[in-house]
Parts: sequence; structure tokens; C-alpha cells
Amino acid sequence: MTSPVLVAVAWPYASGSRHLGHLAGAYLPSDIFARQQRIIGNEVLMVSGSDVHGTPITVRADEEGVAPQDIVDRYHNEFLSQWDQLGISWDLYTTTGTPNHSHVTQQMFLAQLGSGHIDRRKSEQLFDLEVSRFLPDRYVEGTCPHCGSNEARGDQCDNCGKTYDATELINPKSKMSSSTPVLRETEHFYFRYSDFNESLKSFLNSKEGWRNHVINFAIGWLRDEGLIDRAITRDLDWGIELPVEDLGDGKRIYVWYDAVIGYLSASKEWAEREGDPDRWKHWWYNDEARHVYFIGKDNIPFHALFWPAQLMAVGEQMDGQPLHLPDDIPANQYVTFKGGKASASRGVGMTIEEGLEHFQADALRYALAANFPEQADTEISYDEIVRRVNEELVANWGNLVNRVLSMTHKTCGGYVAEPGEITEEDASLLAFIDRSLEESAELFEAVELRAALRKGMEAAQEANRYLNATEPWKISKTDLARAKTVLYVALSAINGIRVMLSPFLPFSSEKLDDLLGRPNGWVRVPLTVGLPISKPTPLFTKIET
RNA sequence: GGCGGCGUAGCUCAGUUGGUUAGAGCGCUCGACUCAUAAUCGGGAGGUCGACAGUUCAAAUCUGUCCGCCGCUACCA
Repeated sequence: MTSPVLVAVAWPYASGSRHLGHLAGAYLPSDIFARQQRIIGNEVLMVSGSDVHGTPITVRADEEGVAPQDIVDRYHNEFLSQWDQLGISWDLYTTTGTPNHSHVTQQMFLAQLGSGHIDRRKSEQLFDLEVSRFLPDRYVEGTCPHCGSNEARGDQCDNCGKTYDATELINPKSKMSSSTPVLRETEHFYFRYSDFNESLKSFLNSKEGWRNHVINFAIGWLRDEGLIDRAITRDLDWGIELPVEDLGDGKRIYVWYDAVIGYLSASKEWAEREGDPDRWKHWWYNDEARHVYFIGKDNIPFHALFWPAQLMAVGEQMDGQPLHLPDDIPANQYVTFKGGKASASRGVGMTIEEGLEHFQADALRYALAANFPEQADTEISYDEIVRRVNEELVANWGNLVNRVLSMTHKTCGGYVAEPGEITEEDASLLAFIDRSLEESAELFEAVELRAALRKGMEAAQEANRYLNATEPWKISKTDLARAKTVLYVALSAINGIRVMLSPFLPFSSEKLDDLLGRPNGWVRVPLTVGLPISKPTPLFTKIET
């Protein structure tokens, strides 16, 4: 029984390097989930890409005196290289800068405009005369109208925490030029999010099994005054062009309206590249499909509220069918770093690049997965990663593989021996492994990846116990046949455990695939008698501190 | 300020709808073993579950207040 699963992953913003928090929050859990779903036979489509629009990129480009595209290219390439090093198994990793993405965005815009969920409104915004640019709130600072602090941002005062309209700020200054901004009228398209308050409420209420913090946060946002309509265009020249001329030049669709559309546009791009242009419909016009969005908690409003509203607003106007809404949004909380050597610069954390400098990809994946912030913010540090790798991954799993392969190599003459009679003890271990596989699969369904990883490690521990109890190194001297059977059983256990761990540890798992053969589904496949086992090299190396 | 979350063994975290002596991994300690990357296996010590008050036959779990930390507060996405 296979079913289509869309693994939708937050789009990294191409304005700077991403850190381990982003990796643990979205990219790694999505990859682990996707790999497991593929093994159990589901039709996985895993898409994401670099988010290339938005004000921070243009500001950064100005600061460096380069084009926005240069910034985008730099970080997009950095991301691509890191995904490769980390083994993130995208079906497509694209960008929001493609003609396809523009086209799909414009299509959706037109559909929503046609159905009356987008309208035009005029407003007054602060404008920087020196750089000739309208200023987003965060680029204005001045004196707080409430507490008098001089370090208030345009929309909120960090000192007293109050929010207000940027036009209320006393002595506003542009952060781009330090000049005093002026008010200027501008006209924009607004998305009528408020049209969907009721629909979103029933959408959210129909969801079961969502993580508490996700559903609480989304419903809480709706409960008070509900969603308010938001401008989805800006006075910019960096962004997707409008498909209508109404507002004149210099207006673009703004990033947070178009970025989420990437899930759909990337699905279409993938289908196009596959040579089967309608294939995306298998995921988007299919009630049987399951759409799982992997994001950090800061992204919850966009994925639990804005994006579903945008999808609902399209209705059946694009192909006569409604687009599939999110089924689960297992947003992770934050990975936190405190002091220590976590950051080279300011102690704020470790970038993905730094993580890869210090650790093997599988080691980093293991340590982060063991600490995924699935329920609450989770503290991590360099020392914690080292501890996870040395004391758990290497000592328990790496060592198990190594000791069994070494003994098999030595005791059984370099190949997998024919087992003798299987005792109750042997059968009991294998039953434990098989049960762990089943339990692990259930945890994957619930996207409880940390617990699923623990299942695999518990299984490895059980195999270590079995070896200590059966002592094959000892009985090989008195009963070689029995020793060979024990090693056969132990290696069989490993053959099951590696399946459970493979979504987490793709690189070392591939080494085992080469040795033991490719696994076939989420099960322990019987070992092939006669398989050559040479002197093993360790799967992982300890980290020297 | 408002909303949400968190505060459980030295460390990182689990604790389902309130119910027997509060759990795991790691660390520590004692012991076993020696095939294995000084790895493994067994035993043990270690917590008044942030504080106080309340509801209940019974609370880490529900209610209230307080303390501490964090996030969000809609133009960062």
C-alpha cells in the first residue's frame, strides 16, 4: 500500500549562512522522515529551495555594492554544497527566482484577484528620500512614543515592548541612510486573510495529532481579532512582477506571499523535469495524499494560517479542483546555544559550515537528531555533540558493528557461516529487533523522530547484551558451530538495526549496504550465507577533544 | 503590556486521559568481561518534579498567585 507524501520543507532565506538550529529545525528532520517514507514504499516528493526575495537581501546587496542576485547566488551555492555534504535527499531543491515560480505565483494571484480575495488599498508609508526607498518598519528607528527609549524600532520598542504604527515614532530615522523619512502615499494589493477566519478555524479544529505548540499557537492567533488583511506587494524592484498593470511601475509581489507558493511551484518544476508535466497533480489534487510541512516554530503562522488561506482562496479556479491543504505541520522549536565555543564570532551558535568542519555528516546528523527540539527548545553545544557521538553513536552502534564483523571475519573464516540450531535466546533477540522496527515505524508516522532514533539505539544495546550473554569469543574455542550461529544471529540483528538507523545515518548505512546488500523495505532481511566479510574498518571515528 | 511555551537526577531530555516505591541516555561509583574504536554487560548512589497556596481518597500531572528563562506580538521571513 503506497501513498503520495509531500515532504514540504521551509525555504532557507538566501540572505546569509544558515546555522545548526535551522538544520535541526527543518532540513534534517524532513530528510530523515522522507528517507523513512521512501523505504516503507510511499511515493515521496520532497521539495524546497532558496527564498531569494525580500528586503534584507536588497539591503545586504546595497551594503556590499553588489546586485541582489550576487547575494542570492553566493548563499544558494553554499546551501547546495551543504545539502550535498549532509546527504539531504531532495527530489528538487530550487529557488523562488525561477520563471516557473514567477508564473505559478502570478497564476495564483490572478485566481485570487478574480475571486475577490485580493483588493487594492492606499496607505501612507515612511519613505527615505536619500535612498529613494519605502522603509519596512524594521529599517526605521527613533524614540518610543510610550517610554521614550531612543532605540525603538519602527514597529515595536525593544525597551518597553509596546507595538505601534511606524508613523507614531518620534524623530524617526532611516537605518539605511540616517536621514529623516517622510510620509508618502502608496497603493498596494492586499490579500484578504480576514475572509478566511472561519474556514481556518474549522480547518484547524479538524486536525488531530498536531503538536501542542503548533495548534495552540495557530488557534491563539485566530482567537483574538482573527487574521488581518495584509499588503502582498511592495515598492521594490526586487521581486516577482505583478501580472496586472493597475499599480504602475515599481511594484512587486512581496516575499512572504510568494515564498510559500514555492511548495506548489517546485512540485510543478519537478514534474516538468521528470518529463511528466502533470505528475504534480498526484500530490496536489489527491485526497489520498499526505502533505507534511517541516518548519521552525517561527514559521507557524505562515504555514498553519497564511498558506492554507492562500490555497483556499484559489478554490477550484486553477484546474477545477481544490489544492490539497496541509495535513501536518510538525514544527520544531529552537535549538539554543549558551556561551561556550558554539560560535566563533558572538557565541550565538554554530553555522552549518562550522558543524561540517568539526564533524562527519552522519555524526552531526546523529547528534542533532538525538536532540531535535520536538517538544521544547533544546540546549545544544559542541560538547554535547561530541558526547552524543562518542558515548552513544560510536560506543553503542559503531562498536557493535565493529565487534561483530571482526569476530565474524576471524571466527567464521571471512564469510557469513551457515547457522546451526536457533535457540530461544537467539530467537528472542531477533524478535526484539523486529518489534523495534515496528515500533520505530509507528514513531515515524507520528513524526517523533527522536524517539524513533532511540528505538534503534535500544535495539543496538540489546544486541550488545546478547553478545555479552552468549560470549561467542569464548565458545568459539569449545563449540565452533555454536559460536558461528551466535555470530550469524548477531549479524542478523545488525541487518535489522541498520534499516532502523538508515534514515538518520545515510552515509554509514550505505557502507553497510555495500557489505550486507540493500535492504528491502522496513524489515530485517535474512542474511545471505556465504557473504564475504573482510576485516572491518570502523563506521565512525571518535572525536578527539 | 498581551499571547504562548518552558522550569523534572551533575548534563541533555521523556513523563499518555491525575493513581502502586518519578523514568531514559550520558556522567559518577562498584563489579564482570576482554571479541570490539579503554568499547560492552550487570549492580549502585543521585531528584522535597521552580516557589507557595488550593481542589482531590490521590498531583510532576488540574486551579490560582509568585519567581526565573525564552519565543511571538502581524513590514524578518
